[in-house]
Amino acid sequence: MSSTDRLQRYVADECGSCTDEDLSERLAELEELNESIGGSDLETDIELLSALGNETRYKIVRMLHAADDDELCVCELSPLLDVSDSAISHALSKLTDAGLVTRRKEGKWRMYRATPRANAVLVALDGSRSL
Amino acid sequence: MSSTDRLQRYVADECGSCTDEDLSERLAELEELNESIGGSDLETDIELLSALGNETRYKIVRMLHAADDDELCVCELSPLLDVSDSAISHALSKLTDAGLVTRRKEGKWRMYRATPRANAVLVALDGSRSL
DNA sequence: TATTTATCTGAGAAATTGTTCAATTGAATC
DNA sequence: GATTCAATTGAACAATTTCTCAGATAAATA
Repeated sequence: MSSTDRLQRYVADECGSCTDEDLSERLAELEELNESIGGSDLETDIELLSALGNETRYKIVRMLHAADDDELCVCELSPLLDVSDSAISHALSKLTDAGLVTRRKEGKWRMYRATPRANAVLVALDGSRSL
Repeated sequence: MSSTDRLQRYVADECGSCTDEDLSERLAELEELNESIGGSDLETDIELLSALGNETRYKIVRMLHAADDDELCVCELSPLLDVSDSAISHALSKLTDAGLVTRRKEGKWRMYRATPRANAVLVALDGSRSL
């Protein structure tokens, strides 16, 4: 019993009685859905989402977002996170890769800032909470 | 060397020469940032983000989103995902817990639909890609 | 130049996650 | 009622993630 067999039974079920033409039309529709998946930057989005979907990293981005368009230094993030500096550094590195924060050197300090995309996603999360 | 020691050196550095008052004001500001983190539903958001931050689950939500306000049956998702039905079921369960999809029974089929919140997050991702 | 300071990097241990397999549930049909 | 079918659940296992520790780097200062 292949996976498309079940699909065919479902389409027949839904349709009552329908022609082979109806059926292949429905299958074509689903194929379109499938293409719409590949269309959006799948890997980039997943990297972003899984980067944000972790307590340490989420908190960091929240703080940078709350700092509006200001940057924060690692030493400012550290006291508010109960993990080691090393963990923070790993977290910031992953967030940078994911396009959620940017880094700037300032003497011996490193300044981080949330990207426009990070801000947009957090705003969307906040705005959709009551939906 | 405590974590706040470093912060104090940083604030002093940034400030040039500044009073103890300036310093404790800055520390209070950071404390505010910290509270803004707890304010937003931290756990809920992280659950949502980490649920979406996985290829199988992301694809499912993308398909449901692309189906506009229509529901899809598990048997329609299955042919487009190269994991077992069991994996799909586990994925749908996690997505439901995270508030990204809803479920409805229709005879022996189960219909799934993306929630408004899921749609909002995907729209934000799409809209912010070019920022 | 040697030392201190802030942050990063890599390795490894522990925890979590994602998948499959086997068995189960509940609805429809024989 | 027995069987078939769609989907779910739980257990087990592999893969991945997340953290810490130890050491490295690079800038500032003594």
